[in-house]
Amino acid sequence: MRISKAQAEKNRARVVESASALFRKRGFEGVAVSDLMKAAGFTHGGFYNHFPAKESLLEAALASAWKQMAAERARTKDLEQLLSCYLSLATRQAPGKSCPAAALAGDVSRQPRAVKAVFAGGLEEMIQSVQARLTRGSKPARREFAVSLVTRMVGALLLSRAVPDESPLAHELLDATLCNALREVKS
Amino acid sequence: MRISKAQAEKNRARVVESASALFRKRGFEGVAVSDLMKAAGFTHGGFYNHFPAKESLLEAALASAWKQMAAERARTKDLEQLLSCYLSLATRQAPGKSCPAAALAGDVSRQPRAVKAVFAGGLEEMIQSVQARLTRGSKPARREFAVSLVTRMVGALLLSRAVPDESPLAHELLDATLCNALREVKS
DNA sequence: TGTACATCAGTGAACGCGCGTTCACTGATGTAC
DNA sequence: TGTACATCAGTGAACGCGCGTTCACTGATGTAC
Repeated sequence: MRISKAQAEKNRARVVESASALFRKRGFEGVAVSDLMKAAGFTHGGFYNHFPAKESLLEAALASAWKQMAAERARTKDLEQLLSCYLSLATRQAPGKSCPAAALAGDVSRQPRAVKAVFAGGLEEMIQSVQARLTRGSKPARREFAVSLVTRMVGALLLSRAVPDESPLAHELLDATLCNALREVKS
Repeated sequence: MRISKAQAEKNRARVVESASALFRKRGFEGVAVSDLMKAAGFTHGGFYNHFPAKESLLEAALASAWKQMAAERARTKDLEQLLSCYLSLATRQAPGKSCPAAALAGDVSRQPRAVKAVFAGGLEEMIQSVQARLTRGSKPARREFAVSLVTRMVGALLLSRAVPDESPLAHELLDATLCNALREVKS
């Protein structure tokens, strides 16, 4: 049963969106093509009408995840609030809804250049949006500080997730990074 | 052909050591059991004489990688040197020989508790060894700062690897994080 | 110390399974006249 | 506007492949006497 072009485009978008959550939650190799299609409400056979390969969906899903994050960031003007939200236990426990950098950087580092390029685009935007919230210092100093804030945020979230849930480190990595960052932001 | 107990133990250690490099380079799911055994000079069938499952080798390999890193750190007393070595292009290009946190945190976050516990042990040691190199501030302040330094280091290395080789971000993530960290260490 | 036998590290074929991808098919949509 | 036909999104069976794991086998090592 053929579907209208507009509907097909909506269906594709639904696959991309649910994939963006699944990939972040379970990793690139942790989700099968049939899982990805099932999550969007389809059977696996139609996958290749939309994407030439699984890797292409990763590119689209990454871009979608970054776009979603950018939209959320736009709603948070305050840098302190942005930091404490990013470095929270709630974020730690919801990888499917949070930063693609923390969830997928390891996978992406072993993917082809095309995937890395999409990743870099989203990361650059994240850096710029942090930089835009800095008030003190010269422009290059703000840029450097923004990069350093982003590397901390991603590192802390990622490491917190790689440590057992009940480990004191799981909290400390987030808390200590947040306190240190806030202090540096204010000084 | 049976082998002496001492030789068998050496063989096991060889598997663990080569696995610790392969896992860091290609990820947990990126290396097959037969690859792991071949890299150590064996055929795959004997694997289960040493390990009950592939995941068990990951635990042993992680522990081995952390031990190797700790030994290298012990040779670098100077914190500034440690930071600039960690946050270098050379390290970025040699994941198989460098920090297991940057190489495997994403994979570990999707592994069972036992693997995460080994990861946490090595990470805790890394934090303490950074803390031991800090001279200023109260003990809790030094701990907090050490944690914040480690999250930056791991985040910067990881993100640098997830971005295309020729991307300016690949350098900037390392450089900006290093400069910012050095400035904070000295102040 | 020598002998007979159980043990077990390593081999390589084989297993079942799930994966990414392909394909013939369906039938509503899009299009040419 | 109506009709005839090509298109193609979605279905589900099927494909080949590589994976983690198992197994029967080999023969030197370890051990009991």
